[in-house]
Amino acid sequence: MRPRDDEADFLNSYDKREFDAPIVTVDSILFTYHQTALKVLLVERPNHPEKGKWCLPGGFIDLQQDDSLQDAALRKLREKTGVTPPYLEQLQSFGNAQRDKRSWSVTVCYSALVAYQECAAHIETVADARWIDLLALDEIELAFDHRMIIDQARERLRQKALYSIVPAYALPERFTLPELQHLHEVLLGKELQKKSFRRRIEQAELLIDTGEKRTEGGGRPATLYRMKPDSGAYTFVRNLEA
Amino acid sequence: MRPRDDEADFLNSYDKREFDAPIVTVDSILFTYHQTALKVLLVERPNHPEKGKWCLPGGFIDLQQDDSLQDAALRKLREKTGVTPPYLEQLQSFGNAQRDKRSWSVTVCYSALVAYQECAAHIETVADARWIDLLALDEIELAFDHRMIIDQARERLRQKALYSIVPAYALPERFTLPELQHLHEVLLGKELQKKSFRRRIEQAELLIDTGEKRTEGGGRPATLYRMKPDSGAYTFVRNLEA
DNA sequence: ATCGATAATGTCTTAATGACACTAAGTCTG
DNA sequence: CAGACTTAGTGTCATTAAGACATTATCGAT
Repeated sequence: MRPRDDEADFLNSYDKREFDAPIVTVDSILFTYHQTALKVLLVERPNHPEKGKWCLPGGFIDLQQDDSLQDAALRKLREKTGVTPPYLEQLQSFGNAQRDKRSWSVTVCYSALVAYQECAAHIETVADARWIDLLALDEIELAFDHRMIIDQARERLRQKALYSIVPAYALPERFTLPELQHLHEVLLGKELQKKSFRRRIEQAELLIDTGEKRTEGGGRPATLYRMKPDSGAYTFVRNLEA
Repeated sequence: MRPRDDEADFLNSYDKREFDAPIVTVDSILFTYHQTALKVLLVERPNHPEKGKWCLPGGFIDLQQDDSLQDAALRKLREKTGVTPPYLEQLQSFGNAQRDKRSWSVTVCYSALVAYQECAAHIETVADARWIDLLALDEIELAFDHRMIIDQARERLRQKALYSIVPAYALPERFTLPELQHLHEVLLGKELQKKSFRRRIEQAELLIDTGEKRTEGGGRPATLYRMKPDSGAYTFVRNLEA
């Protein structure tokens, strides 16, 4: 006979449904950059609660399909965009008794970036998903506390624009430096010195010159670059001015 | 008659127990600094699973008592330390199918700092809680994935030592600059320039000179400072060298 | 060929850290 | 009580990276 105090016995008799537990969801804030504007992917809620309002792409974890929180986030993003975004990091979890009328609830949030072109076609086929310009967000009715969550994700991305080139993942694989600089300027809400911006990226050797050029409509053609593999992880020792 | 498609009806008939949901816990990584060493608070598990191993202070959310995730973290920390730590921020959530034998599980982790003296007395009264020197962590059997979580929390704290004085919350209310510098040195694993360290803190005006001095045993007495209210939120524009 | 427009560079200034010598203020000891 | 020792704190110059802004380069349009 095994002793009563055995882990296998314990696990056999364990039923998590005995405990009062919160609802858990995984949501993603997927940003992109298109035509000089920052956009976030939103989905119209088909069901109660908050039916008809817009919310972040996400939902319940599928305990069979999803092996991890990140898997759950990626699965939901793939459903809506058709692709796996090149940048995904956990933002934060939000949980309290009030945010969802159903129950005490927790949402684990991921912040992600993708190129607009990469998923524009697929998104058009998904009836309830849309890119929303961040400047037009005030006019949209958002479900739960998702407006606050988007604000926090945006603020984090703003910080990253100060000390990294993570925002570049919101651009197509090949992009120009003026494009990247403008994206940073939109994120930071201020103009940057062209020279400073280029210098730091050159010194850090984060980009590869593809040799190709692109003319944006009058003017000297700009060099097209692509990111080296782990350029997103690089942090400059000195921030751009806040 | 109200229409069938009504939110109140929906909420009345909603039973979250119909859905297969993960276990959710909240855990905290509480660091302190004492006698030139970094320590983390660990608790010996009294129950299955992983009985007898050491783990982070935390546990299930009490849906009645805890109004938010942070409340849950603070409640558990107060139970073990008797105090509310002066610094608490969410680290990250970890969730997957394997980390807990019982079920798919999620832990929302908070990283916290407290002065050793502030809670040493209370911790001695709690039989199963102990400060563990981070250098002795290899010799301890840790439950679940808590070793990895502690590593991540430590790495985040290391980063903060590069661009903020957040680590100061692991010191008593009044502390000397050499103390703070040594704490940063332990976190960064390298010696720092005394002059550089003092200069940046002076320029940012983060500390208040209490006028008092303390003699550490031979040598000139050091000035005691205390932090200004939001000094933890300040970020230097330039990092210390990595 | 010239103009307008946008990309890219040159160069000086400014700001903050690194390095390290030096001074200050205590304790300890013969 | 003088001098050695120890730790706190300062002076100063070199170095590094960003800010400011003028200048040059390369395209299309006329």
